[in-house]
Amino acid sequence: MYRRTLRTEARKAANRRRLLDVARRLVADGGFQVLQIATLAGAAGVATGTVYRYFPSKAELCAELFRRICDREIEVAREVAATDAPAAERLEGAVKAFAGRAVRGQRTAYALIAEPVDPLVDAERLVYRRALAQVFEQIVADGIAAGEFPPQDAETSAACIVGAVMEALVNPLSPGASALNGNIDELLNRVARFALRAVGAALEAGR
Amino acid sequence: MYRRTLRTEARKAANRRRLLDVARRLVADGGFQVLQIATLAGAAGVATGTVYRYFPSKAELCAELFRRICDREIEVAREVAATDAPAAERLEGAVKAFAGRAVRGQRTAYALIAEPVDPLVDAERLVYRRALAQVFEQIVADGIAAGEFPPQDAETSAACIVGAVMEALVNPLSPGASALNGNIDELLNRVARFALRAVGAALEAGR
DNA sequence: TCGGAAAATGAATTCCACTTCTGTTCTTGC
DNA sequence: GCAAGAACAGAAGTGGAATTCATTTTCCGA
Repeated sequence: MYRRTLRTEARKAANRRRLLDVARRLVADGGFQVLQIATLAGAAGVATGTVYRYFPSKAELCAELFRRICDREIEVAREVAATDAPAAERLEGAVKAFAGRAVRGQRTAYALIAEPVDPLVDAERLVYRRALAQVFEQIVADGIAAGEFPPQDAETSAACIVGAVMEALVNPLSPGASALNGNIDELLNRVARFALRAVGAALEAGR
Repeated sequence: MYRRTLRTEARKAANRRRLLDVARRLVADGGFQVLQIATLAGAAGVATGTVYRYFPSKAELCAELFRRICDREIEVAREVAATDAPAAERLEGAVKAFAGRAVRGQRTAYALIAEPVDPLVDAERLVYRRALAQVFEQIVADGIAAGEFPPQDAETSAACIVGAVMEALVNPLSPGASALNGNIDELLNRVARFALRAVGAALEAGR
C-alpha cells in the first residue's frame, strides 16, 4: 500500500521549485531559446520524461516561469510606487527601479521584453505590461489629482511610459549588447526625465 | 542551347515579386504565423519546391518581406517629417501618420511590431525601429536647435517616442482586438499629445 | 523540329524538439 | 520484508514544417 504522504508531497513540491529555479537560471543566460526540455532535465539532474510529471507541457512551464519572474518585477515596482512622496518622485523612482533592474538583469530582461517566444508566453507578456502600466497609471492619476500633472488620459500615459522605457532599453539589452559603457545611471536619468516631461511634471532647472 | 533572355528574366522577376505580394497578403491577415511555404506556394499557384528557386530559405523570404513592408512605413514617416513646419507640428504629424497607418493596417502592424518571429526577422525589426527613431530624432534635434524644445538627448527621446507609440498601439492591435470602438482619432490625439509633452513642446491651451 | 539547359513539380526526406511509453526503482503501510 | 502503487529513466515515437531531389515540363538557339 502506497499513499501520498507529507514527506513525498514536500519532496515533489521541492522538485518542482527546483525545476523552475534551474529553468530561471538557464533563461537568465541564454533566454527562452536555450530552455529545452532535455537541457533543463539535464541541468536539473532528472530524466526528460520526469519534467512531464511536473508540468503538462513546455509551454505551460514557460508561462509559469515567465509569470514567476514578472511577479517579482511588478512587486518591486509597486513597492517603489507606494510611498507618499510627490507623484513626480514616485514616477522617477518607479521608472529607474524598473529600468535599472532590467539593465542589470540583461538577458532576463530581454527575455521578458522582447525575445521571440511561443504564443502562450506572449499572452503572459501582455499581462505583465498591463500590470506594469497599472503601477504607472496610479502614479499619474494621483499626480493629476494633486495638481502636479496637467489633465491627461492616465491610461494612455501609463502605457506610453512603459513602452518608452522598454524601447530605451532594447538597444542596450539586445543580444550583441554593446555593454553600456558604464553609463547606466546616465541612461536611467535620461529615461526618467523623458517620462517626467511626458506627464507634464514641472522640472527643476537643470534637469 | 538555352540562354537566359530578357523575357525569362522579366518573368522571373515578376514571379519573385508575386511571391512577395502573395506573402504580404497572407501576413496581412494572418501574420507571419500563417506564412508557410506550402501555403504560400498554394496561394501563389506554384509548387512548394519552386519557392526555393526564388529564396534560399524561409527565413530570408520573411526577412525580405519584412524589410519591404517597413521600407514603405519609413518612407511615409520621412515624407511627413520632411516639411519645414515647426518641429512640434512635424512631430505630431509623424506620430499620427505612423500610428494611424498601424491602426488601420491591423494585423500587419502587429506582425511588424510584436508578433513572435524567427531571429533573422527579429533582427530586421531592430533595424526598423532604429530607422523610425532616426526620423523622430531629426525632428527633435531640429526642435532643440530652434529653441522649440528644451535641451535633451535627442536619441533617447526618439527611442522613447517610438516605444511609447508602439506600446500605446499594442493593446488595440493585439489579436483579440476589441476593435477600437471607433475612437481612432482620439487615440491618435492622446498619443501625439504625450509625445509633444515628452519632448517639452509648449502646448497650446486645451490640448 | 530537335538537343540541351533551365525551371517547375510535388512527393519524399530531413530535422529536431516535444511528448509518450515501457520497464525499473522507490516509497508506503502492514 | 513485501506487495501495491507512484515516480523515474531514457529510449522510442510523433508531428509538422522546412528543405531536397529525381522527374517532368518549358524554353532557347540552331
